[in-house]
Amino acid sequence: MPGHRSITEAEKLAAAKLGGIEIHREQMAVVANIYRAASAVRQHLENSVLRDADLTWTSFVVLWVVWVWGETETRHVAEEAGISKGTLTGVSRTLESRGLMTRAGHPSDGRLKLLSLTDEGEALMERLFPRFNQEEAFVASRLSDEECRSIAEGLRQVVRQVEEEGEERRLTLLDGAEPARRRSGRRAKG
Amino acid sequence: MPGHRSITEAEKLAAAKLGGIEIHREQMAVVANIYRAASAVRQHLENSVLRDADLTWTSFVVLWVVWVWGETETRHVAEEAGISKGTLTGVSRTLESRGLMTRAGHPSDGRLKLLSLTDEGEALMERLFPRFNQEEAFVASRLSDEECRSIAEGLRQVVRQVEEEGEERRLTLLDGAEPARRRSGRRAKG
DNA sequence: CCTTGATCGTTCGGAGCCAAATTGTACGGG
DNA sequence: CCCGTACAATTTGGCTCCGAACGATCAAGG
Repeated sequence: MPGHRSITEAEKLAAAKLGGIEIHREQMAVVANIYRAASAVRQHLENSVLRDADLTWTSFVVLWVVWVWGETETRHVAEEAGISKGTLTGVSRTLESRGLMTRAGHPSDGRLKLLSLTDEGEALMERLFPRFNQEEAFVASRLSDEECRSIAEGLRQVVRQVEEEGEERRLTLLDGAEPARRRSGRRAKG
Repeated sequence: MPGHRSITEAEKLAAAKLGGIEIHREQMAVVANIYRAASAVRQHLENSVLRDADLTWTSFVVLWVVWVWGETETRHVAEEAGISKGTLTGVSRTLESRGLMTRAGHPSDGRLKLLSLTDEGEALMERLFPRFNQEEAFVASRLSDEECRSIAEGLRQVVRQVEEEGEERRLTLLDGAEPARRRSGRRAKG
């Protein structure tokens, strides 16, 4: 693989570049590798089992959440799947049009919608999940069960930290200033 | 937080749902948490330091790579940043239009382009990186330095596994069959 | 020269994605 | 019954992203 640069080499270069700056090296490395690993895993799974089921990572995750939780309100599915409500509207509509999912109104609260799998969706997941899990095992095959457990637990700590203290932290950083507008997004009419 | 469902609760439900199926639980958990952590970290950083610099995660990573490596051919930047060549074309053009980056032709090979930072780009990174790193420390603040090191090392194993054996694995899975077409993407003309 | 094949970066179609604006429903107090 | 507030999903605008197709360039071998 000519011209290929390994991770650790990049990290060494970074350290050199940052010679004069005080940094949190371990924390930098863990964040960089979390993201790198996530991309690698997603790419492998999208290009293997998900590809021939014609599913994206996101649509698979949505199916998985509904499969595991059973009939669920959309806001919970969005949170559990880690996507915004707006994204879920589009994804779930696509899955509905493919006959894998139904979107029913809540019997007593007209604002809510309930997602559940069709029989076809259930069958797909029963067929697909074992293959998906097989590839999860493949990507993690250089780790022992014990290492998987401790890494997973460490990553949960990261998630909890952001979920429980992230918002407050962001407010502190702003320190009363106006939050900068996002470049994209809907504008006020008129 | 009414209606909120914790990670571990979801994992228990999953285990129940999958009672009859033989699965690799630890590997499933580690993959799920890698992705979850990556999303959480990205979201926190995009909504704090990157937001007021008006940068996305990807454009920051591209700037970072070129900052650390110095003048670099685009294909290497794409690989290092973990994005496709096509995406890099758009991102680097945006960064160029904002005066943060230059894209020069290679002196002896007309096919190549070389990316480097402008003075303004350098200045931005010198100002931005410490703040970025501060937030990396924030998200990892529930982990000790030692835990960060061992988690980062574990994640590198995942990345290496996919990089070194992923392609062969995907070919094995296909077992001679035609690779399924992607739903999106450019079609042959005519 | 002139192929032929490999390898760049770029283009482009289709999907994903967020956050703000909007629409629709629920429910409490006049 | 009619407000006003709260909260649900949806719409919308602008961008990101991938990967296949493409055009340009290079290098090797007639």
